Amino acid sequence: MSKEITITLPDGSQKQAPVGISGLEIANMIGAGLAKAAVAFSVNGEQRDLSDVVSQDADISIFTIESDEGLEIMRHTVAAQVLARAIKNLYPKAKLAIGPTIENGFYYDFLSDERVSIDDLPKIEKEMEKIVSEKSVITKTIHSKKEAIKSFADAKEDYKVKIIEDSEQEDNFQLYNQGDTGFIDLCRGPHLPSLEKVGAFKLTKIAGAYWKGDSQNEMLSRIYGTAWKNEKDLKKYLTLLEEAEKRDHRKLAKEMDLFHLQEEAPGMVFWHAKGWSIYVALQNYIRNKQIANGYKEINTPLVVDRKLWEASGHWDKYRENMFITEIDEEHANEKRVNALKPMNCPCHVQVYNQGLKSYKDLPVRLAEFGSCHRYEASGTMHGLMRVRGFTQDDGHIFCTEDQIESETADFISLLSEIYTELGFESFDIKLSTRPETRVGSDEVWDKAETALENAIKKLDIPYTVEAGDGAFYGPKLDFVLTDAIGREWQCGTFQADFNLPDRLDAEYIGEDGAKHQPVMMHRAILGSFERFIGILIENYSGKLPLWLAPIQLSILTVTEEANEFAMTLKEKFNAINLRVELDDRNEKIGYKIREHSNAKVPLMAVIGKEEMAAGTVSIRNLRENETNTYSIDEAVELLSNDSSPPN
RNA sequence: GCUCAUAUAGCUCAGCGGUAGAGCACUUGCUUGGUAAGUAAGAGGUCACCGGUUCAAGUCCGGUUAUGAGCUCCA
Repeated sequence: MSKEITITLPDGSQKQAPVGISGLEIANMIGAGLAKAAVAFSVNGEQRDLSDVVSQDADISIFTIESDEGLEIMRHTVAAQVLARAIKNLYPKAKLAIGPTIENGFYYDFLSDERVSIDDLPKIEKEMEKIVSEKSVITKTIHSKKEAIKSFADAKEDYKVKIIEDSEQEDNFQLYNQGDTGFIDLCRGPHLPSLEKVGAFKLTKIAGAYWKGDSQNEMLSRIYGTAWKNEKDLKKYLTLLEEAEKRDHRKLAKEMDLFHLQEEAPGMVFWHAKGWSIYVALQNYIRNKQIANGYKEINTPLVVDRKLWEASGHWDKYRENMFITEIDEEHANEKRVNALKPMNCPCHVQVYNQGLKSYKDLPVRLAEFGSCHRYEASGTMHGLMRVRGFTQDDGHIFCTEDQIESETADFISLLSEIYTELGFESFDIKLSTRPETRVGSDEVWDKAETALENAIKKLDIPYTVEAGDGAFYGPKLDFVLTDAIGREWQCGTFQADFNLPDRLDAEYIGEDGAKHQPVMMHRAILGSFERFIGILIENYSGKLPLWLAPIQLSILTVTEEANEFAMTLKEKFNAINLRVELDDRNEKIGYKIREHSNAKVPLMAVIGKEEMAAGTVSIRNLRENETNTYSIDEAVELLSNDSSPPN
């Protein structure tokens, strides 16, 4: 029997160690500095507490707070040991639920009779600091299910008891103790060996959350926090949050006079002239791209009889999200129930179904800027990002199963081109495959999933597979883009549909002279214009590229004497379809520059006696804050090139 | 839809039982000023809506609607 084991470190080096060596002892073997900095370790990829022992040959990594793993462990300890105990200290009757880590931080859910509000966070934070300053050592004990349940039942921690009862595990329940404070917590671990290693943290918000995430269950209080290895990182993160707040499209849109929302039409946008100008520019850009890529643009009714929605299946499956309208019997021969379309697909099938289609006609690519209405739950609305009335850059491709692969490839390359031209450098693809309940034969699913996957592989784009996440009617691709501050937005989609062509009797005549059913591909690149414009505003902090900016150039006069010259310039720029505004108010030039800068006008032409005398234009660029002087002809030439959409 | 919070001038906000306030914006003077706020005066409000308590309600209480942060949802 060997008394030694071999441990392999991440760099491949190996060390001999006695059986039963602890994580901390291994760290010490490597170096005293590491042992001091260590917060946890992993055995064959599984995270463990430093006090845990190793009794077999294993791959070992030691984590410090510098690593992502170490940071996450620290956040976990702040939640489960520090925040949880602070809650119990301040609200002894509170019942603790769960306290996991999330991106950049953690939260803790608990039930409390006493109301806890945002104003209580400083108090809780102070209690947390007190707990941390005690520098308690964290130890754990292992218990059977029965013992664990008894411990938490004694502590009146109902949720912990439920968690243990619902667990399939019979023993090895880990209870963490904090020094001799008497505080215990159930946890998978690992935790910091001591609260001494806690970094800088801050509680950020408080909100309600359902127990186990089920809206049937009771609502718990949830406190969110963030934690970092030191004050500097914490500060950096808080600054980033402030930056994100400054980019909020709702705030910028008010400053830029783009749109508003009001009570009488919740979730529906009142576009102002400047916002609509962005919308129109974006729509024309997409329109041209689609026509150049073989799509035919169509337009279908907003209000459609329930019969079509019954046929398509929406009346059954989607009704609670639909706006229903009735025609008064006084005004019609019969009472008719209609719905505002929540999707364009059934209408597109109607267009497809007009006239007999041959296999030679396929693929048929129909596109529509389809205005849709969906009754979203009241709490889900958010500026332009989540609305009840919106317009999709929708399209449906009717094709044969054999054409799915090439249509997928064409679609991805179009989408990629458009995202790049709109200023987004990268996007991810998610492939969602067959769910348990579905329509269509397994052979058809095999074929479609393979076709989608092959297309991505051939284009050599990385993707992830979300097994079982597809819609019941077919597999799909989702496209997630990353914005300037690293946030991800799911926008584009490409979905196969074996269901709707069947329900709505779409068919074509094949080479064999018989009727066949086409596959329908639903696709969108922006998703919704409303939401995408919101994303663009936030991505650019309102400083949109010249071709999208509502006002592209403001002409600012320095003195009244230059007004006439400025007016002739405005006419010259108008003639090349530039969106120009003349500011000849009786104000100082610094004042005008400030105002137009705040309105995010990308270019400003400052016109005074000098320009008048020389017949030149001085153009100041908002993004770079730089000024260049051009002759009038140069300026006209330059701007007529720079202001057109990418192609 | 659920929990909590919020709703006062065009905007951002203060006022929290005793007949409405600031800054910016707006209007009108003065100022003609060269690259991010010149100056003075003036005008501007059913204090979201409905009900209750009170001698008296932006102010306290209840309800409604909308908005915000989360949760749930987003075939």
